[in-house]
Amino acid sequence: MQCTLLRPKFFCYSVALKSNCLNPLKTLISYNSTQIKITQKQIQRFHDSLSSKQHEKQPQLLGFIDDLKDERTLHTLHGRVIKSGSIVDLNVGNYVLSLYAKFKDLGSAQSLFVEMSERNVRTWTVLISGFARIGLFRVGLDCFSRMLVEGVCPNGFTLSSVFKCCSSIGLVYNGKAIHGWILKHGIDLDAVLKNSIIDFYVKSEELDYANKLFECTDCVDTVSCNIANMESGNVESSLGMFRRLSTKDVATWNTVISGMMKNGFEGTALELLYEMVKEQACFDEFTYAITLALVSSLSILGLGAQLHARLIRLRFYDNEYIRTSLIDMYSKCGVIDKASVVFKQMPQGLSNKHASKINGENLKMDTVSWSSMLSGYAQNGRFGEALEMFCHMVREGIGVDKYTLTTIVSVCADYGFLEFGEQIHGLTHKVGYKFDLVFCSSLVDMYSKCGSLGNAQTVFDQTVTRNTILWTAIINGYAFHGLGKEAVRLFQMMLEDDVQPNEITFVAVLTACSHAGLVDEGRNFFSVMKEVYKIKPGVEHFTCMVDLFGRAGYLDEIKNFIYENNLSHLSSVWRAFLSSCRLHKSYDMGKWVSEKLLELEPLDAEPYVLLSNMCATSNRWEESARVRSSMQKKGVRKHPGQSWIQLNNQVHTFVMGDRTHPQEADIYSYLDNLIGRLKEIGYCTNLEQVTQDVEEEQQEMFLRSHSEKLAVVYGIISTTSLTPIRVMKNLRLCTDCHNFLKYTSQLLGREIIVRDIRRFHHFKDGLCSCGDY
DNA sequence: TTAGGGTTAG
Repeated sequence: MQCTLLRPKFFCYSVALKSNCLNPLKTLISYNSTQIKITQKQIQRFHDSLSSKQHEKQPQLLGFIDDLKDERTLHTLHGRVIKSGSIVDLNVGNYVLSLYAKFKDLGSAQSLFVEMSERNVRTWTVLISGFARIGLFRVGLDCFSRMLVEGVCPNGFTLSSVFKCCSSIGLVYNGKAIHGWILKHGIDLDAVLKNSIIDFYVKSEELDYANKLFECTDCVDTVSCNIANMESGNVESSLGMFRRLSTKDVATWNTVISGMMKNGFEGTALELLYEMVKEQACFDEFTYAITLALVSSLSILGLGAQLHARLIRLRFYDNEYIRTSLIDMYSKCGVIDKASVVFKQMPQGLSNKHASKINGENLKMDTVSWSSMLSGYAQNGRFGEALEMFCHMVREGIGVDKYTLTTIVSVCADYGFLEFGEQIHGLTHKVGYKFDLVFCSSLVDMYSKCGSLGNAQTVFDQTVTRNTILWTAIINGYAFHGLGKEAVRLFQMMLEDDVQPNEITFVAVLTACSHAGLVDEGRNFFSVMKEVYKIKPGVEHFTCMVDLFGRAGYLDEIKNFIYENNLSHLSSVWRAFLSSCRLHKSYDMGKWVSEKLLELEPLDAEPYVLLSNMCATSNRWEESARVRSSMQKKGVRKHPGQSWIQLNNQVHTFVMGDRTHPQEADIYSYLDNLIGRLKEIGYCTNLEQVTQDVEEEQQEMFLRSHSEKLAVVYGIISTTSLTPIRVMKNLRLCTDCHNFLKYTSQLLGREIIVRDIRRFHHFKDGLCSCGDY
């Protein structure tokens, strides 16, 4: 093994090789790359090697765990080592403590802190900065006070964290006092500490102090750190500092551009990039990676493709970050096939350094690039490929991590794959991953979109810290299930919990109100959103409001609402209006609305279909036919209705009149028999749904073979009577099918759950959760 | 100091 070929991080590796520790390390490394459960025996071997080796090598060995990014191994080792009394050494204790802090596991860090017999300034500092990192600023400051009480003198690292705590919770006075204390004791201000103090003054809006400190420095570090930590409010001052620098190296440019982008100032970031080109500053691989990220967030495919061509000519094309950024850029610009080409060109296995170096062959592939490609497929609606990639990653031992899991769970949510989603949830438990907030949000969303609101609530309850997204996911779940009052109650609980709602939360709340007929509440939330939270209503909010008024039958109010708010250019608003006209059988208004809609979207099938259905409902067959033929002449095609059901890890899809299923004969004969029995208990066909002017008998034929009926019947004949039947549909459920399902649930005593494009319908004992609203 | 993949609506 030649050390010169290894990157700096692998220095530890060479040390370990020299100290004859290859076996336990190899075990850990292969554990990390294959995600295989580590055995007690292996831990024992690692532990033995820890205690038998020379004392001074311990921190370096533990450094491996740092490199492995593996919390569970760390816990196991910590437990074992503590038990055997090996960690008595202050340095090793501090090291493990810093790893816990890095993994944001402050609970474990605190218990270790208590266990330690000896503590120094570093011990305290690690704990304080750990609390600051997870946002527990007050706790961090309490620690700082205790440290002073115990007579431990802070150093630059400690004070940096303390300033961060002060600025984050607005303790201007305390921060100033600490600055005074530093000056009084003549403590040397290094670049990092100076930056922290400047940052503190900037965030505390004490710009004079900040500038005064800044004037006596020309340290690039200070400015860059400050820019990297900037928040939206500080963009101006950060930019100002950047401009006043006499020399700007490429790292500084990169930091400021990436900082701008991360804070949502993409335009400024792009301008700075062009400025960089004008000043003939040389791009490095970081600059290219940042530029690609910018291109994807702005969706500038042309620029992305130019960069791609340029990167091929440069040595940077071998860089794994660059390749992954390219995959992401193409995926986000919607050119998934190009992304796939870049992915396939990747030297598979090379990017997983551990495996390739240890085994001397390229067996393992890279989790990040695979996850990136997987997410590309998911974003572009190619769920088949996404699922296939995920299974491949698990089967072939390419590690999956929280990113992969979150992505695949969101795929399950979108397509209603409950079984698969449950399996992933189980797998995650089994492997012992620590659930993070993002993953939990996607689980909540998955369960609620797959009809399992109870499980969504359980995951939500088990999550201790909750942010806006998690709350929004659960509120949206209740809204989707038609439980408007509960959704509103949750929203109020969220506010009591001091979590700020965002624009998406309000979409969820307004949807809840509209589905539950809570018109006054909806109107109130709409104005609270504008006036209290200063959120400018977007298309979604306006559409929700129109839907809210429309379902409740306030059709004239909608007209005023559209003109008052200047919404006549928004087709989604007219579309919601049209649905309401149809719901309330308001033919004349509907005709007028569909004309408006057709002006905006001449190629959209929906206004034609709705209008023609409306004509049919009021027996205007000729006009209905005219609308249909004009639609055909213009080449507008109706989006075909589809329903699907997942059974035994397979998805069965049906369209109207489908005869392609292998069990079609069984399905149709059961359906005929079922309809006969349903008619005996009062079900009668609702012919209003049929749009063709045909004989009554034929009309029944059309209704009989609607895709949702076929999917539900297939579910009935394929499962036991205790299993709820879960069917998904890509359009809205029609009135006749709705009726059919109510009677079926009553006759067979079965629970049927249908997810249509708008919401869930739970059929039980002859009733539906939507209350026929 | 600086670079890659994930969550809530539609």
